[in-house]
Amino acid sequence: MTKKGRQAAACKCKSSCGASKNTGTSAVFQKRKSNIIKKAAKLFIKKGYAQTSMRDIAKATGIDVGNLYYFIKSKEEILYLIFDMFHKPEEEIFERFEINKIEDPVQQLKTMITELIGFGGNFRQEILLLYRESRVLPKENLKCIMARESHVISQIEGILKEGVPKKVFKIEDTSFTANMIMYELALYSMRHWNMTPYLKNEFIDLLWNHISKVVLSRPD
Amino acid sequence: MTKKGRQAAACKCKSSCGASKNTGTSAVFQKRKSNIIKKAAKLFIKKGYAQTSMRDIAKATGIDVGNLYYFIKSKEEILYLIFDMFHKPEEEIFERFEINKIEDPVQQLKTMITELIGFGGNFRQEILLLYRESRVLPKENLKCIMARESHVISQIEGILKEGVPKKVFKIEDTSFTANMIMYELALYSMRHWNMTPYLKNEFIDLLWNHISKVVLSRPD
DNA sequence: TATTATCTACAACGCATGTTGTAATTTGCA
DNA sequence: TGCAAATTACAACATGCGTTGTAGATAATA
Repeated sequence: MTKKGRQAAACKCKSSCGASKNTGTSAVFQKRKSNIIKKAAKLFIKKGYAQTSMRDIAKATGIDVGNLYYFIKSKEEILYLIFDMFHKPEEEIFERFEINKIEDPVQQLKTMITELIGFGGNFRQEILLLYRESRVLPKENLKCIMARESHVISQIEGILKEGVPKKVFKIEDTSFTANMIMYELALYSMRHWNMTPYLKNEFIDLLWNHISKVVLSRPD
Repeated sequence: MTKKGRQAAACKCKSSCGASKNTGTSAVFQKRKSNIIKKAAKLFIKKGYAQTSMRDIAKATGIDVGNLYYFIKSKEEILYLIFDMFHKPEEEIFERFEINKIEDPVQQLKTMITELIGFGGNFRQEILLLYRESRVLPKENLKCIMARESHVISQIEGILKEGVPKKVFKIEDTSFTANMIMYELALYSMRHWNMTPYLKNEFIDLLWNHISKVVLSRPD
């Protein structure tokens, strides 16, 4: 990219569109924009971010190269918006499923994990993309993403911490374990070539079996 | 890169040098070459593969851009050689520590894990690089790397399988568990920003504690 | 010292890249 | 219909890229 300072969408902002005067509220505009994001995601996943050119994206969307900039600010921004698309809803799983209203910490954890995998399974490749390419984002956006990740981890740790005094969990280091669980959740994405024998539900069972051995005070 | 077919080092080959007539056996030649690899590794880790130019590598090594090609065949080859540097020794840990000569499967597993982490800890960033950038390698080299990975996993699974009939391990799906263990070993690299509170030995303890809960038939 | 093999300096090639500017066209609305 | 806003078409820019070729310098060998 030509040096002109980092200009991808800021952390919480809804990514003000690229058009000069366009309010970005038009339905077609949004549709076209999200199409760019989806098509670009496919390409980035398949070929890698650096190996995908704006001209590739233009071809895939049918939008002229130059006009892409009518909808987005930069190539970098596209990447950020891809992450935003699935990473933001992931953060809200805890609230959406009202997990804090479940009284049993074991059920809390199981629900959380099931939903996280269920959700993550729909964005397997995008998660991989996040791991692979997030480094190219400007620091600010990177921070934003890591903050979201940390937020989910702390939610998991919260569940664990609740279960320890209740004697349903037995965990020495809740922070480490929460991190590990979050990390294990990505196994299905990260090592998919070795996970092909398993269907998603099988994987959830295996993973829950795995995790419950680690955290439950009385396994089985 | 200019299209001219994939030309990085083949799977097992010792990467025939770039020089036309040079046998590549000269000590200085090898020294210079491995310096290129090391310096390039640093740059790739810091800036990413695509964001690092041959001119950057030239600057870092003090070798003229054009003359880099006297030592290596292509930019791609450098990446492959970086992976080769640490990935090959990792594969040989099982033999080097004569793990199959240990009779107790629990000690086998513990030794294997300890050594893998101990080794991996020295190449934390390189492992990250492997996860991030291996996709840019030609398929053949990629296969080679995944084969090595699978080899280690199957060694772990071998240990697990030995322990199950001896009733020291209790594992439903040894393949899944072996995969998971291999994956967990990379936690320290992959999520280092969350692992900073832990020293390497602390991490080994935590991880062994974690894994033993999963695999041992009688934890504690 | 003469000759060959190893290494270096330097310039250049050809191409693909992200991005911009602008004029024309279409659309939405009064 | 007429005007303004939204959208498109097209060409161009500037630059950085991986790689090559070659002529000269140095080191090793005899």
